[in-house]
Amino acid sequence: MLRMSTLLLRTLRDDPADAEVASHKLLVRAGFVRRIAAGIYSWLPLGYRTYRKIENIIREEMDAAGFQEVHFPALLPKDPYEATNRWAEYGPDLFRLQDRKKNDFLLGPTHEEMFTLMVKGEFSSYKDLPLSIYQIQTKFRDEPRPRSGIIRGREFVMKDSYSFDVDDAGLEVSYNKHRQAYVKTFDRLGLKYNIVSAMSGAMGGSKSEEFLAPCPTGEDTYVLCNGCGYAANVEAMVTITAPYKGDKVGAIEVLDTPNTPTIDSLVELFNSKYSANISAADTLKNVLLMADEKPISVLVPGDREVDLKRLGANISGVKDLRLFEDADFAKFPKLVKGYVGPQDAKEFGLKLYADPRVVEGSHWVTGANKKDKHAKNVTCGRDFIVEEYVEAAEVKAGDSCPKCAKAVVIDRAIEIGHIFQLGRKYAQSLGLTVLDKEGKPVVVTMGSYGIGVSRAVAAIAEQTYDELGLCWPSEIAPADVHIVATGKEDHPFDVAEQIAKDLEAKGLEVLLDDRREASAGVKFKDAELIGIPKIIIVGKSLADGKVEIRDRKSSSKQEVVLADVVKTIVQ
RNA sequence: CGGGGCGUAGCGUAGUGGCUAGCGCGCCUGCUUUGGGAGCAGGAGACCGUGGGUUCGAAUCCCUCCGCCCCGACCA
Repeated sequence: MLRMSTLLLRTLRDDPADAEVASHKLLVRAGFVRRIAAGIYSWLPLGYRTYRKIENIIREEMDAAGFQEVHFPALLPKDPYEATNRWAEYGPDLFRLQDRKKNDFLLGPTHEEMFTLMVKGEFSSYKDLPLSIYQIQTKFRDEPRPRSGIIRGREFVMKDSYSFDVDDAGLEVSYNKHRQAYVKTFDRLGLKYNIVSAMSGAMGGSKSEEFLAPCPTGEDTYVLCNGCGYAANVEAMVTITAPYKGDKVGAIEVLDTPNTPTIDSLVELFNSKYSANISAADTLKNVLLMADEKPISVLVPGDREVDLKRLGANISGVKDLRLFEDADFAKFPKLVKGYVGPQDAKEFGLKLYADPRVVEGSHWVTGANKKDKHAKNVTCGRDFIVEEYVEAAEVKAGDSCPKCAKAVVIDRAIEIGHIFQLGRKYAQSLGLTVLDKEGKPVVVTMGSYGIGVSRAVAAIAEQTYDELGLCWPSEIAPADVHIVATGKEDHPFDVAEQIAKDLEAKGLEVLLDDRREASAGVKFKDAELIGIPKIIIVGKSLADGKVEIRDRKSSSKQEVVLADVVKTIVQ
């Protein structure tokens, strides 16, 4: 039994100054966590109970799916991470340290290497597969910017699983098993979530889905179709287009358009000076970028920005992508800033990419590659040739769903799980093979599956809190029942004590507020802040042989005679 | 790494060159109170982030470093 009189707990009346999001404020105020350094938190007794319940639910569901739990060190030698080149690739995000002999070590940011090597060390036959193993482990990432309390920390707990299969069909099966297990897990955790396709498949065809818990303070943006349920990370959102059906237009006309370096100024001048009736969507924006230090141009309709994240995720064969700077314009004097058009891309040595909306036959108002001049009737396929189509334009609410063409909405969410088909990358570089039926070695194919355990605490808090405080779903609350004894006589305290014992005998966990000095008001506030789903108040109505039972979430109250308390709670 | 903000008691904060650094919450003692963050009285608790400088005098002005928060870049 937890007793408020002895619990290591001090609730705070004021929000901590360094907290911004609700889960952070409330978890600190309710005495669940304390900050130790940026992105590094301690768990106090109440918080740790909730944390462990989440961990246990995840563990139960993994075990139920037939996955085996293992445990690796958090402190790891450099070697395996050199073999996969991540010692170098991970960069400053990796916490590195040395032992007394000056050997390099790291604090594991993720454990693909360890899992792969463990399987390599034990198994060597196709008969041993499929295999799925997991661990619940503290991970370390020296994030450039930890934020939002425990939603994004530098030390955090993750459940990570890996599947090992002989072939792609097997990987598909393992992937789907994990997907199912995740659905069960998040349902039990009481989270609302969407399963969202995370990558379009442009990148090596590896399948990947994210489990996103919608919440306004989330840092991920995704699109959702309320018509058919399609959901995708903005990076993976696919643009649907129709073939151009408009009129054919005449040859390019170059027009004087002084002082129109922006789309807005261009549209305004165009319509007034040339009595046209165009909108930003009729203009073509030529966004110049450096892709691995080679100049490229990305064409998007003038009413949209280029979304660098989308472009980066969808452009193939490019590692480093950045917008043109003045120094770059200096290197390419033929490119007139603000008046670039795709007509002369070849001559300029620009690789021409375009958003799918720039369809064959469509014509545009765009730069004439001369200062203060724009061109109209610039037609795709005639006046310029798109070398490669790429998803580059920002996604807007109201864009068409690629499945059913209805308007999509854009929402924010916390990423609580991520599953994907890793393929053979790690098995290859670490030499994980098994012998097939013919006795030939085949490289194993892997899947990788993560759940943010500590993050889930915050995500659930975010989705369930109200103006009074935290409000936990019953499976993960720090206790099942919070009993508050009020008054100055011994009697209510004795009764509360007895109810607590009776409930415990039924297998329920109880937090008993047995503080004699605290006023009733303080105890009520604390109970609401802490957010245990059932609150029993022993006091006033004891005169009628009754106690009050409150539901934290609905705020509903009922008076129950003592003899019925346990029965009422248990049902 | 770029931009912005902040560091004063466990928490929230006041204090823009001048006495012993102030207040609220929390904490301790006593009395009163006990169904909505109680009242009175008394108390403990601060190297004012660090180091240097200016000055008769620095929490306050200047420089350095460190830490923290927000926006962006970044994020299996």
